[in-house]
Amino acid sequence: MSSLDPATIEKLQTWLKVVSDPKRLRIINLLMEGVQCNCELGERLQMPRNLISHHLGVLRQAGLVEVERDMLDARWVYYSINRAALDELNAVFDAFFNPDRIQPRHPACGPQSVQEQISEIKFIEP
Amino acid sequence: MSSLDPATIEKLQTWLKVVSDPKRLRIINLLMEGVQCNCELGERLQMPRNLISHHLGVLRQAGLVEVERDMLDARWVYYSINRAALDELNAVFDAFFNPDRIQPRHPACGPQSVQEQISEIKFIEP
DNA sequence: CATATAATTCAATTTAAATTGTACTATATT
DNA sequence: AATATAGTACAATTTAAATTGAATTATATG
Repeated sequence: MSSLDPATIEKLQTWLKVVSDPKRLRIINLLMEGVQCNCELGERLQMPRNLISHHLGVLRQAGLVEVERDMLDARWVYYSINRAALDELNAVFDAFFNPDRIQPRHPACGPQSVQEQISEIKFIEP
Repeated sequence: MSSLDPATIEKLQTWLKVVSDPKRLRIINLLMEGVQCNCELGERLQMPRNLISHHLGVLRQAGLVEVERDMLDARWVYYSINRAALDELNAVFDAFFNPDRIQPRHPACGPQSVQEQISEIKFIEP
């Protein structure tokens, strides 16, 4: 299909904004590798826990990551990728950036849109 | 594959930053529909030509859109999606957010990582 | 109960980018 | 040659978000 639902575009826009931050992209990259505890994220990314917590909050609010507390010691928190959200992100992204959506040119303004008429006139005029 | 090339991640990060801006996403959306003349973009998006020009410049610098001048009147400029860049964007995005990359959990810190030993000790202790 | 730890929250600051307004360039038209 | 037009470039402003530092919560441990 050529046209896209405005709601879909808005959803994509929200997710892209969340995901486009360099630090968050690196966090996601680590979570994809299965790393989950907050402390290891901070160590591997060389970031204060503050900041990790902030970015994880943004990712969580967007529904991209899930949270789980340690059963033995509730002080520890583990993060993981939300598989369903990931699937939806992929679906929306693919739908929007699908190359098949590209339509042939049809400029609605400028001389090109009336090129034929101009050519005809040129033959008639001196 | 589970791991990703750092250069690939950086490339994705750059593109995501370019594409995550709401206005630019809407511009891309129109360009996908084949609209190309600058003036129509400005009209349909209710944006000053200034700003359209700025965002198109960002998109162009990222290689995502191409520029073409009118043959009959060189004042007019037409923009279009760069198909090759679009394909690459899709490839990089799909590689990064591929759900198959998600690994099973293996927290490297916290009590969970030593849960078995704790259980053993519990049986020994009074 | 007092202390330590993992994480979060809040306020203040810094940083980056979008937006706006104006001036400029290039081309075309009369 | 003078004027109009499409688009761009630049400087100033505004806006949004990341970052930082300090304070707070909740749980665990001695």
